[in-house]
Amino acid sequence: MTVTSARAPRRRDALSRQRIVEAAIELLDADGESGLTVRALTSRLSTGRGAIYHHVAGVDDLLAAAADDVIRAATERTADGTDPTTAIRDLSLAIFDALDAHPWVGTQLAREPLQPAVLRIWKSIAVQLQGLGIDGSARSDAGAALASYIFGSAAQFAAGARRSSDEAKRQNYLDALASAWTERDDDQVVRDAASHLRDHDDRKQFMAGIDIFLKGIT
Amino acid sequence: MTVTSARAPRRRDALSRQRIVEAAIELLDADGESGLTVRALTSRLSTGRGAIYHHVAGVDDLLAAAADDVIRAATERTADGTDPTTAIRDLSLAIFDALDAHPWVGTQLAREPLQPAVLRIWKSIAVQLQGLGIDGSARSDAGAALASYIFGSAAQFAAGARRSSDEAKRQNYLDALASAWTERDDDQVVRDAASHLRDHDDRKQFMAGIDIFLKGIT
DNA sequence: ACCTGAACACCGTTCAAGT
DNA sequence: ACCTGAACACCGTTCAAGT
Repeated sequence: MTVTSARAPRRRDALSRQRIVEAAIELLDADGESGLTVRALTSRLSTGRGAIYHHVAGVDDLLAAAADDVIRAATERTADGTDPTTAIRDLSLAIFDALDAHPWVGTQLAREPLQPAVLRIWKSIAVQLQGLGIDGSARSDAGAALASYIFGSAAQFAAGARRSSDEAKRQNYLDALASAWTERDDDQVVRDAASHLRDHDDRKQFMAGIDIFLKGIT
Repeated sequence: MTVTSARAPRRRDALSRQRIVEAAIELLDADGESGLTVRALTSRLSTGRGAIYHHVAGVDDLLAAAADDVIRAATERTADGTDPTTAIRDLSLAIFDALDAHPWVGTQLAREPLQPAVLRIWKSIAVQLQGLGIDGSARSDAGAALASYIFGSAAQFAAGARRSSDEAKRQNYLDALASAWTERDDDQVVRDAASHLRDHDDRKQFMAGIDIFLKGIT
């Protein structure tokens, strides 16, 4: 009685770093940060657990690469030839929209300053600041400030965007948040903030911050 | 032959939420985010695994409570009676120093906008903006912008601060980061940014951003 | 060289049993 | 009511064995 091997047949199409990164983005978009597990990934790619370690260093590396993919697409969409102020606003909006579509990127950007996606954003900003004639340490201060503002906003909006699959859910979330705030601290200043929280527009508020910043550097 | 129970004797001094939060802060300060595990915590508190769940909802709740403890201490140190602009600068510095001493807080702040520590910072800022005569949606835009800037900076500096236990280590880290950047992208604008990165001062750069912001809202 | 999948060394959380 | 610690259902990563 011959016994066939229990081992699964070998996959035919080769794995690659890019294929793995794309699968990771699909998992992250579908289920958030917790959706990216080596087990889910290898099952989706029909491969063994250890296989991905031939192409990526580990889960941290994979998350950074996935975020960089998203940010690359966003920064490349910015038009050349416009004036630097408009370019900074366009760039900011492109990043905002990318984060809105992929909320997990917001959390990831705040995690590690060394990562490629962060360098990409820094560089895009620095180029425009150069266009505004800002140089030396003034440029690096302004660039760092704008980048930090974007990263901070990204992280804050990410939590909201995760729940904004539909408008009702988003409103529920904001109402609950506003109520939790006033419940915890019923100061007038908190009530004001909570009431603005209930009906604010993330995108508009984000751009208001960009404009405060632009006014501050000119 | 009588057999004594293998069970450990019951602890005498009662657990409390505050005792657990304090132990968590000690673990986080000593070993960073990865140092806070239920096992490490219950071993330090000489108690059983499940005991902490009588006082905290879980690890996420505990992290948020620990961050709030640190931020409370920082915001309470801000003096009354000074003019709002000085108060915002003092508040920012107090938060910066708290994050520098407890780098894990920077990462935690970026994780969840609903948490107490975030509300605390929002409120401290809003009070001062009110003092500057900024009201309505202008206040909530300015407050959100400043808070986002602080959260973004916090996360960026956290990664550096974790390595800055001594000056040589910090310089090594910055040099490696600057080299990695220019290696990846040898554009002039990146070389400039990398050279400023090598010898920048986190605290000064953070305050430069606060000042850009203050200029932008007045 | 690349892939497979079992094994390893961890996690957070739950819960029956004790005091 | 509070605590204990085993059990459960997961993780990421490594590595001998296969192709």
